[in-house]
Amino acid sequence: MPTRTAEQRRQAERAAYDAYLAACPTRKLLDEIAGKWVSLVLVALGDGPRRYSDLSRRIAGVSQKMLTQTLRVLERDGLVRREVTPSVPVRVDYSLTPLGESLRALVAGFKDWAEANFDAVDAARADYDARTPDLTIEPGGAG
Amino acid sequence: MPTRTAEQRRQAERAAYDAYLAACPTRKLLDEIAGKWVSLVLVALGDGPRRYSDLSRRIAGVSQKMLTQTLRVLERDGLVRREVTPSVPVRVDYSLTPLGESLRALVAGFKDWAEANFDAVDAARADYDARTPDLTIEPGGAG
DNA sequence: CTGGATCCGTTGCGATACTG
DNA sequence: CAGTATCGCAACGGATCCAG
Repeated sequence: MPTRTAEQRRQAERAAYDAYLAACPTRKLLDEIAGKWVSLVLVALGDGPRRYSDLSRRIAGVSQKMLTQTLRVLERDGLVRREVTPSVPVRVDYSLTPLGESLRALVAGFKDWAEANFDAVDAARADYDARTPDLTIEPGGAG
Repeated sequence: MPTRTAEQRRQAERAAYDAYLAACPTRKLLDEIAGKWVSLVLVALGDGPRRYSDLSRRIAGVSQKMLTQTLRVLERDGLVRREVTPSVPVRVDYSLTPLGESLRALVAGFKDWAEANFDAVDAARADYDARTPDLTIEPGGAG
C-alpha cells in the first residue's frame, strides 16, 4: 500500500491548514469578534465613551470577567482606548478608536442584514422543520 | 438583608437579558456564523455548486462531522440548497441560495475589512505586548 | 460517496472570592 | 469603582466507528 489512506491524508492536510489559518487575518478577526460580548461592547461604546460600570449596566448580562476580558482583547487590538483617571475611586473610561469605530460600523451592517433577512431565515427554518419532523411523513402523497 | 445585593440584581438582569437575546436576530445570526467553518463553507460555495467531497477537499481541514453539521445549519436557515441525486454512489450537491449569497458577500466584506486593517491591528498588538509589564520574554536579554 | 452516532479533549463563559 | 484569580459546567470541535 504505497498510498496513504484518505484519513491520513486528511490529517496531514489539516495540519498544514491549521498553520495556514494561523496566518489568516480574516480567521483571526472572525475568531475574535465571534465571542459573545465583543459585538455588544462595540455597540455599547457607539454612543461615546463609557465607564466600566456603565458598560456593565448597559450590557447587563455580562460578568466582570467577560467584560474585562473582552475589553482587554479589544484594547490590545487597538479597537478600544482605555483611559485611567487616578481619582480616589479609580475611574476608567473606554472609548472606540477610529479602527474600532469602523469595525462597529461593520457589525452594524451585519446587524442590518440579520434584521432584514430574519423573516426569510425564520421561514426557511420553519419550512425545514416542517419537512423533517421524523423523515417519515410524505406530504402530498409522493411516489 | 433589606435590599438585594449587586450580584443578585445582576443575576436577575442576566435572566431578563438572556430572554431578550433569544429574540435578537443579530445575536442569533452572529452565533451562527461564529462557527469555525460557516464562513469557510460560504466562500467555498462562492464558485458555484459543490459536492460534499469537493467541499471536504476545498476546506481541507474540516472533519466530516463539522462539514455535515455546518451544511445542515446552513440548509435549515435557507442559506444553502441541498440537492440529492439518487445515483448508485449517492451524489449530493450543495449550492448557495440568493440569501446565502448575500451573506457570503457580507462575509467577504468582513474579510476585506480584516485584510485592510490587519496591519493596524497587528501593530496595536505589538505595541500592547511591548508595554505589558510581566511577559515571559525579556527584551535585551535581561534576566 | 454521504453522513449519522459516539467518545473525548479543549475552550468559552459564568459564579464566586479576593485585592488596590 | 475597577479589576484579578480560580473553579466548574456546557458547548464546540475533532477522531473514530458504523450505516445506507
